[in-house]
Amino acid sequence: MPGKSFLELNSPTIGEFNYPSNPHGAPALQHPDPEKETFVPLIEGQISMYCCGVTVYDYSHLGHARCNIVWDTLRRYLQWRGYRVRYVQNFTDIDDKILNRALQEGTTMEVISETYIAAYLEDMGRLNIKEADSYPRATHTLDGIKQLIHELEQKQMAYASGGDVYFSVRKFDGYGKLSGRTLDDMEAGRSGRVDVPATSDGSPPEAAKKRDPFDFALWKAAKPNEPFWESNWGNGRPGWHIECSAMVRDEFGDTIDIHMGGADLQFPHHENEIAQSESATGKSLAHYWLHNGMVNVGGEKMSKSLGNFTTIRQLLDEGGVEPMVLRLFLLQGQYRKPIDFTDEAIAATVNGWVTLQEGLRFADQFGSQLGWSGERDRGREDRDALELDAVDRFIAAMDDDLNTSGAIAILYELAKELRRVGNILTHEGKLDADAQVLQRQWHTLGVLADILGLKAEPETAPASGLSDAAIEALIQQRTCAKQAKDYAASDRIRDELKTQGINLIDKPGDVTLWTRS
RNA sequence: GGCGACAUGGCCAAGUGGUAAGGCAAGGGUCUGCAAAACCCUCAUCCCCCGGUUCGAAUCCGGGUGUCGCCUCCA
Repeated sequence: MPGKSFLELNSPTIGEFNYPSNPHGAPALQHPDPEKETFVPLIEGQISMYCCGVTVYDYSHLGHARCNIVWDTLRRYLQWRGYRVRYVQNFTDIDDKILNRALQEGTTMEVISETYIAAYLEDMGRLNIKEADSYPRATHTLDGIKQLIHELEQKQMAYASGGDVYFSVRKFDGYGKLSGRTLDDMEAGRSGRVDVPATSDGSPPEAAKKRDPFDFALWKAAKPNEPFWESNWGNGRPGWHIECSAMVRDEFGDTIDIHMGGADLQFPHHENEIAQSESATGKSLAHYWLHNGMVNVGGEKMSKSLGNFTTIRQLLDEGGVEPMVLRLFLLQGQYRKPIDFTDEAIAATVNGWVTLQEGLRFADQFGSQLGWSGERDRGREDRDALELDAVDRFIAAMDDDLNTSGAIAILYELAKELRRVGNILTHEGKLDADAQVLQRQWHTLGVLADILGLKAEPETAPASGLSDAAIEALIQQRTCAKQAKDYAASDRIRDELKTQGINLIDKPGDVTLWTRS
């Protein structure tokens, strides 16, 4: 059991994750029918997580945002459950697309990748995604990559051919076990998008160097004027799949607990990782494989190649969408299912976030009035500070294959109650609830929201330049106008204040309350 | 062609054998000079279709239909 955490007291078991696990030859893999399986870490109390990251040649889009938000949330949750988590995510900084972009812009691959790594970290930071414990890069992993390829060659699982090195897919028995396919069932290139373009430099096309169409490149010979690394096979650069195998090994060893990535990586990327790593080590690469569903636009996958993507910064900067709205939107669906990105859905989420945010800010607004400070420094393990019923239901939802949608429903319950009480306080000036219970609800809301990475910024300073005294004076004028039944004048004052973000609330007896929105 | 996933109200989305959470939107009401805010209430006899199992199914089984993903690169 994971260390000392209050959750241990509540719930002796942890999560169920819906995907096939991957111990070598485990029955679950012969029947890839996803069955939920109780999560058990390799080492008690510790969890190793590796997430396939991005190729850094452009700004990240909403699909990347989803992947990062979902796995960041899983990480936060497991940490909160008391596990020590080590989280690693790679940057692919060797790739044709980076190379092309460098060529286009008359610069180097390093400049391009540095630029977009910085942009990536900035974007993800805005979405409140915790930084990984390590961000290995392909260009920093060459030794490990070459070593792995060498071992595969020695084990006769790989062969050199025309300066390239390929993995012999058919020699690996379990190939296809993760995605539930067999080589014989698949027709290579069936998608109809695989052409074998003639190479410009007259070198043989890749297909001609492969012994089997399913074989994939571990090492690619450098073309003229391309950056390269020296190797036993000649100057070249690593293929894509091999970097992850090498990085996992460097960072963690042979086997990790959880390997994550987008559903589009399941085949062939993850399948290839398994083939490489398990051929080399003879051990299972990862015990759990988790794949997040795609972000769709009009029912189609958002992707670079379809050109239907929105970058994170476009949405946040040009679209004026708050980062937490995007986060909430992407967590509203279960992580495995596709989620449709529409203006309407974002608009609905904006309203939803207002509600949650009001709840999270409750203490700023009413805490002192109720005699409790807004500080949230009571320990998270302090059961007395939490609304245990809500916490239990939250845990039950999250344990069930990360049901964030169900978990968010609990946040709404808490936030709506706080908002209701807050509004009554504002409008009626009285309290119809127990102050201590409210404090507990607010504290709980904050703790649970934090697990989902949802964070309310403190309310910004009022936009209005009007001083309280000036506002009071205008209200006084308005009251006089009302008493004189000069409603045109009174409404003018109301409208004017409204444009300054001041809302007036009329009460019986010519009393007018005001709030800054 | 193969493999995989999904189909719940206007939109989003839980629920996986015991009689449909939640959010958004909408409608009605209270209040009000008006308006806004606020508060209260309502909103799927039904879960893509057809069979079957069961005392009982959105939930299990069989068969359809539709949508999407993967079989280049992709989160």
